[in-house]
Amino acid sequence: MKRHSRQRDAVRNALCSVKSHPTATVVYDMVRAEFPNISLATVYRNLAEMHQSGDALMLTTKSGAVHFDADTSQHSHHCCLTCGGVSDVFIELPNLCEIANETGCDAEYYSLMFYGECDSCRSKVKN
Amino acid sequence: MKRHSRQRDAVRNALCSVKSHPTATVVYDMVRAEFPNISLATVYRNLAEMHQSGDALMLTTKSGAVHFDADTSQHSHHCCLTCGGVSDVFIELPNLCEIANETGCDAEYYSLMFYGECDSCRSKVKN
DNA sequence: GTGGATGCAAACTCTTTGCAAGGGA
DNA sequence: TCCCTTGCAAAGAGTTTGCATCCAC
Repeated sequence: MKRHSRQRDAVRNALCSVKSHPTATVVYDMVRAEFPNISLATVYRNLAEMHQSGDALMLTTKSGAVHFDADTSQHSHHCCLTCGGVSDVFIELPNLCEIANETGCDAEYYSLMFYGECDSCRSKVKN
Repeated sequence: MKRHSRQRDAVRNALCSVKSHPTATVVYDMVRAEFPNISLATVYRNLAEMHQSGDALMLTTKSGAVHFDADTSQHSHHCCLTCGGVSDVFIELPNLCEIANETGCDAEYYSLMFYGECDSCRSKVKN
């Protein structure tokens, strides 16, 4: 039976409160503001639990960094080639799974990551 | 100046000779047939080099396993939810980067991974 | 002969696990 | 009280690095 814990709430709230896509250690730093003694293992445990229960996405970028996202609706992501930051991309796309399934490829869902420069890095380059 | 080495050739050939998408340790095992003393570090070094020079893709699946692909043309992949195997998906898709760019998102290229069951695992389930 | 590439082992990063102590219900 | 959750530390997996040796040029 699952019990309530303040640490678990803090991890969930930390992830849900941001639109950025923090890594485990970033979530750790966020939660430590409230729970200075929280263990990194606890953060990993709760993030893994959220992922397994379907409450969080795990996004692995080209560099191998693992980012978490509390928005589990089907949407795409963008990874900045300069700063490595991950952001949401909400664009209208055809039903990619359907296209794949029509060709005999079993696709239940997909992960789509665009690579390029984020707005922030693009404007810095111009300066 | 870059020099020639038989080990490097062996790593490149191993990756280019298969349509599967081996992980570093699988490439290591392949190359060891020819070079029993080759070091895993050498395999990693040469795979990283191929990736940096644009001669190989690095594909990270949901589970975090890193697979290599010598086919660097823009195409999609499929990862089996049962066995974890990665395979190519050559389907006609709209120009996703163009769609993203039109919305102001800078996309130079993308990585698209479908998740579902591979043919092999699907037929096993039926038995 | 020179210096890039290798093999080995150690280091390193990220993540998971074992276990005793803590704390919700 | 019960036993799930935590914190700590140690283990583990995957990958990288330092360095002496090797070998292509």
